[in-house]
Amino acid sequence: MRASSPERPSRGSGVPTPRRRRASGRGSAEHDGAPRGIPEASIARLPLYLRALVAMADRGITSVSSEELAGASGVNSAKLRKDLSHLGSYGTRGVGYEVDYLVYQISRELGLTQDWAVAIIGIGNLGRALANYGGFATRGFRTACLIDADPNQVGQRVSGLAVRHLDDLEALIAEHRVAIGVIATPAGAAQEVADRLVAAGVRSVLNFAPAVLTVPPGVELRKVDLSTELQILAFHEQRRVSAVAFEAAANAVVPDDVGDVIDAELGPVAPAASGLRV
Amino acid sequence: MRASSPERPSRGSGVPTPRRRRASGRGSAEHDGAPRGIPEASIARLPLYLRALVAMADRGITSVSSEELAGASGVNSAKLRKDLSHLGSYGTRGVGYEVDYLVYQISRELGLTQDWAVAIIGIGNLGRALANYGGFATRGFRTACLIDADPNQVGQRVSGLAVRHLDDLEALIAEHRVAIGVIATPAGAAQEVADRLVAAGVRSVLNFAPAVLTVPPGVELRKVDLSTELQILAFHEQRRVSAVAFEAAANAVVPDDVGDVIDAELGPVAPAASGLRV
DNA sequence: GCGCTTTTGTGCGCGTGTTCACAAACCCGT
DNA sequence: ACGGGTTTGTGAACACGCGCACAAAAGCGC
Ligand SMILES: NC(=O)c1ccc[n+]([C@@H]2O[C@H](COP(=O)([O-])OP(=O)(O)OC[C@H]3O[C@@H](n4cnc5c(N)ncnc54)[C@H](O)[C@@H]3O)[C@@H](O)[C@H]2O)c1
Ligand SMILES: NC(=O)c1ccc[n+]([C@@H]2O[C@H](COP(=O)([O-])OP(=O)(O)OC[C@H]3O[C@@H](n4cnc5c(N)ncnc54)[C@H](O)[C@@H]3O)[C@@H](O)[C@H]2O)c1
Repeated sequence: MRASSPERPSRGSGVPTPRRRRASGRGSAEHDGAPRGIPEASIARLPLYLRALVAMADRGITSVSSEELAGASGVNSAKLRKDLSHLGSYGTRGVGYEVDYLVYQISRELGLTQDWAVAIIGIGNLGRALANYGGFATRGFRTACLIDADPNQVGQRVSGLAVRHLDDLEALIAEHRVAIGVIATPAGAAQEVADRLVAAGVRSVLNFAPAVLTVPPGVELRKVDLSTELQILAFHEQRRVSAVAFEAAANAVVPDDVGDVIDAELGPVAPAASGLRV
Repeated sequence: MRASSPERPSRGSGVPTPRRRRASGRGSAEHDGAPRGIPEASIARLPLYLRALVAMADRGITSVSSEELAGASGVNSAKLRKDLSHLGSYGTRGVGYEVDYLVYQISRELGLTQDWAVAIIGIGNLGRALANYGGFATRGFRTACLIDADPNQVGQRVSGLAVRHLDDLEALIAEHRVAIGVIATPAGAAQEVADRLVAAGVRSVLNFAPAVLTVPPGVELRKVDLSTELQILAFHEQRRVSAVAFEAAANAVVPDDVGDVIDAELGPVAPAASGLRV
């Protein structure tokens, strides 16, 4: 692959020479001819590495091996090395990686050497928590505006920023050059808000509402779904209980309803509710 | 595989007749701890289907095809069918799926026919939002206790529930039979809280703190990482900009429109900040 | 009963991601 | 200069999940 690469910027002289990745052959009939190449799965882990590296830098650590960094990030070291190799050949064999240098390279790859303006739409429980959260600002994101549809919310100050009305959405997006829209409205309003954001030029959306949104191609949509996370945990919890119950039932004569056996275990608070809610 | 299966419960007479699935009873001698192997990826989508199905049921829809349900869930219909096939053969060829019946089956599989007690640890911005959120209770989860280390927080009522002190964690877990622990403390405290939860018997943990946690095998750990989500979006945003810039550079002859496009497009607020933060 | 239509359930090829394991590269002491 | 010790970068095998495409079932009209 890159074995034939001429040579990498020798780090001795300090300033790194950003190298553009070549559009890996593969005549895939994919969308945009972007300088493709770095796997989505790897990208999703870069923030993890970055966080661990920054923590190390704070502790005064200047050099780190893939094994150490992998441990701190909770991943396999081979995976870590392969992930980093997608950015370039930034390590030193027999030594490891220089922390500062790697922090810079990952930051650059993730686009964190710039500030991105973020708009939060829906300033309720969750939107307010997000607005008050200091962790974003320190990581390259600037909460540029807060938007809500409720006239009672409009004008209130949250974390030093005034809540603006939904009517001004388009103007605010343009004014602040908002790049990322965060949707924290009720599910029913989410699609409409997304549509307006996209129409206003936003091409990155993070959705917290429990709704399936559709956006045109070219717009990046990610979602955070808390209910789903809990439900996945519930599945494993139940499976664990059933496994025990199953074993127990193997001895007894199973009548018709296995369910009764299950809730004998320490699991749920309420005895197997008859009516299903959800 | 099971094509030659002798016969499955024929629900020919139209009526749902909720039928319990075979407890892996058939002659097969596969007896491991886990009764069955339903792929993790499928499980993660079940809540999505469930949500769509419930919405349909509310609208009075009683029957749905895989194509329709897949559309409403934003997934490929073949994938949907394969996912559902892991639960059993609950559809009717040529017709589709009965909404109520499917809601029941998925709920059962996810363990949502029971209530699970949830503890939230760290009642700050985020923990408070979670505690105030009504969406959990309606989906089989009951916020059983709120725990914080700050004496000033202790005793306050949030959403009708008094905040308790961290010292009582073990007692509260036992008392309420907490099955799921939600960590919303600062990152520095997360591992310690997780350790105490696990020691107290909790085997499902949802972590919001930006920290890599380790839990013993057998404990299910999931995380929600908002900063990471934003950083992934930032990556795509940046890639998009570079792609345009790249193209512009290639066609250096016509810089006119392209250059404007870049500027006009929502770029970073600050022109490539010199200092990297993160 | 029979053929026609519809839709499920799934076999199969494919691409993506993960992990192992090892040669190449580098540092350092002698 | 050189050899020994260490760690990277990556080829290759493996595992997994996705989606196409199709035969098998079910319903329906006649
Ligand atoms: N609070 C949580 O912990 C939590 C957890 C999981 C999911 N969610 C989801 O996040 C979203 C927000 O939750 P929340 O608890 O903050 O709800 P909330 O009701 O407290 O806040 C919603 C806010 O959105 C505003 N709003 C309504 N329609 C709007 C529109 N069209 N445009 C702009 N603003 C609008 C409302 O005025 C309100 O201020 C919901 O979809 C919820 O399901 C929240
Ligand atoms: N607020 C957000 O929108 C947001 C977004 C992303 C991530 N997070 C993460 O979620 C976590 C909570 O965020 P927040 O904004 O609510 O912070 P916060 O500072 O408002 O709240 C933290 C709470 O945890 C309590 N606490 C501290 N140590 C504790 C301990 N050992 N045991 C129990 N409670 C303890 C504090 O008293 C405080 O009430 C943080 O790790 C943060 O990084 C928050």
